[in-house]
Amino acid sequence: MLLVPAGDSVIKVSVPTLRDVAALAGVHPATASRALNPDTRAMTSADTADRVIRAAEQLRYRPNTVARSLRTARSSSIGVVVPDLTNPLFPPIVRGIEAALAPRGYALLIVNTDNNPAQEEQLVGSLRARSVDGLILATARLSHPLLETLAAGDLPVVLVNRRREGLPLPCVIPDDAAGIGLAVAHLAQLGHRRIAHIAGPQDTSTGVARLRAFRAAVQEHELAQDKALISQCGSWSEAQGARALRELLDSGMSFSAVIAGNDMLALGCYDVLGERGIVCPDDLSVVGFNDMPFVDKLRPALTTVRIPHHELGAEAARLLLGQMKHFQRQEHSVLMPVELSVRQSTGPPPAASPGPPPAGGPGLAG
Amino acid sequence: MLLVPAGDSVIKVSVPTLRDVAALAGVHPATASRALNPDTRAMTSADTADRVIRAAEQLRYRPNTVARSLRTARSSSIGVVVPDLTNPLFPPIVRGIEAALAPRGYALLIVNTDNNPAQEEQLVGSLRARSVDGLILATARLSHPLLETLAAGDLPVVLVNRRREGLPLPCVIPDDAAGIGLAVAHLAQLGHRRIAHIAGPQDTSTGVARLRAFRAAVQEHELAQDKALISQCGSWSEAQGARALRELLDSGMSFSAVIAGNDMLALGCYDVLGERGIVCPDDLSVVGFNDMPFVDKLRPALTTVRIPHHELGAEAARLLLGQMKHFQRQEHSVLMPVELSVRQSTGPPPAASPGPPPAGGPGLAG
DNA sequence: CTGAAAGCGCTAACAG
DNA sequence: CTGTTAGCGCTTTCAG
Repeated sequence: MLLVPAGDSVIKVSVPTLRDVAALAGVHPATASRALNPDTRAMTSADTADRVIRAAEQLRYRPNTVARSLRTARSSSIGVVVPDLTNPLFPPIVRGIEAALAPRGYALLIVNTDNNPAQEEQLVGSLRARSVDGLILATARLSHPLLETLAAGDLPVVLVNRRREGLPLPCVIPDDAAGIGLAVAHLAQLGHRRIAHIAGPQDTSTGVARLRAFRAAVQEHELAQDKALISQCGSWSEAQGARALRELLDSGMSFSAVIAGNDMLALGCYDVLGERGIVCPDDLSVVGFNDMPFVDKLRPALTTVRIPHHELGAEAARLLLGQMKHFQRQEHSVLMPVELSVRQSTGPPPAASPGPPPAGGPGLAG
Repeated sequence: MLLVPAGDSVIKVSVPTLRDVAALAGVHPATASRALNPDTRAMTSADTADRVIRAAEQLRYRPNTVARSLRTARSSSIGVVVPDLTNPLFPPIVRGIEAALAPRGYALLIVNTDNNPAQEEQLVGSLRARSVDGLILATARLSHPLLETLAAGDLPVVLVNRRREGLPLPCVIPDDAAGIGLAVAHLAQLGHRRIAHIAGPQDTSTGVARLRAFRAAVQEHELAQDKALISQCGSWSEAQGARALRELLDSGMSFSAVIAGNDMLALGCYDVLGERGIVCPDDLSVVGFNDMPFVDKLRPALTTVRIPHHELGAEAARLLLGQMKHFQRQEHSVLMPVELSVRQSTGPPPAASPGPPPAGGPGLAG
């Protein structure tokens, strides 16, 4: 700490260090360190601890976390890897992570990969170089070299909203099967017999799980099982959702409802409805997945599977804390409960008659 | 770097350090450091540099940023302070910041204040303890003790989406006056004579600037100037926007259009439209500000003032870089251009006659 | 152009 | 309970 004269007093120019605190308290820096750290305070006498703490306050001492990190090889920071923060699904998850970690003194280094594997490698590398104490990944794919590297290393890692079997990586995911089950049951109960599914990328666990659940639920409810009622998307994007619905419509298949793999895909469906003058839910019911913020503001408000975004993040953070504490890692999925948010985008199918609507689209001419 | 035997070869257990690279290249660590750092590479012979770089690659050496930070007193990380990442306005701004800083090796520590000053103080404290090289604040208020503290310190700081006069803090803000001017002009041209304004918090620069601009524009266009057509909000929240519109409607004032201080307030207006069966834009036109992601998906799609979110963040980051480079700071506002995104929430006023619509609401009975 | 030496601020062994 | 000592991994003087 550098002091310079200013008039008849002195002002400090640089930030006070532990040495300064120790000097003021009349103890050795090591003792000051012990007194200031709650975990080691018991090693000092109450009197000493008191003097040191008072000195620290007087100097407005703030421990230099960088120095501490270098010494302890722990940085009290966590890397959070998401595809894109502007996708409204992720901010609530991030806030859940923050809520669980900030009280314990961790800071979040957030990076966006834009689903670019090369960029992801690079970003994760930069996070490791900053010696983050752990990593929360929302970008896991089923075939993902990086995950294998991470699984082989000893940095604590938790996956959120994605699982990856066969590797010792814990994950926190929504109950995809239950969610799709609820969606299909809801539509079946409304009278829908021919339901289409716009499936998400099959290199993501959610894409696969939801498609599989869709097939199972359709069978269970004895609804139309037709391969042509399923359209797959290459990414979880609005554009892909739109493309998929267009293809379904153009294929001439008849269906009165569509379950999109997630809300972004459902948003794409909405675009097509507008384009083609299809009225939702009168002509076509639409269901999404995730209950992203603001889908309740759409018109018609989107019926979707609600997942506990915040809790997903918080639980992932808790798993990470456990992992950092116990140095053990294992494949372990936490399934978060979901529910169906029924809104205006679903209603009875257009034709009250039990027969299928005419071909050429969802009950529409042409 | 620790090596342990594994069969007839060895595997490395710990991460390689500069010493290891130097040893492999047969030079002193200091030389290796110089060779690896582009800025000091010229101090080494091409041959040495080559050998060192090759050794680093071979060992997959990654410099330890923490050690570097301790030595250089720069952390290559930047603190980003936002009210709430789940407000869709902020993710694009954050991505703009990231886009400008990540290529230069900076990582982002993002914190959410929830508009809680105490929490904000604490979080900024924790960022400083992590010796961030600079701070980008999206939370500035007009009366804000923290800003004065920061302005007095020597940590580079830039404000984004908010300005604060009287302190040497550069800021990047949208052209609020121009935006409101465009909105009023658009409505005036559609034939509106009585326009209401739902003003944002008057302790924020944007709240003040937009209200002032509204008054000026209304006068310029010779529209109804009535204090009772202005309702103020305590926060930029949907709930406050709804409350404000309800009060305007209940006051019995007549108006055919409302300009909300931002899109969150406009969203609150939409809630009230639903509640009261008011048809937008037939009964009431609504304009927002910010063009938050997804407001184009509302029905009716929201007419709003588009601000360049990404550029706002990127420009703030650039100003910060300049500040970090030149150690100089000054009050300096960068005004970002805006434009009006005309969508379906605005249309001609309900009464084609030039006279004001009947009292009791925006052209509605009761 | 390269090596030696020092030290950023902190904590953890080890003595006493 | 407290002081001494050492060193985390890097960069930057200062010599040579």
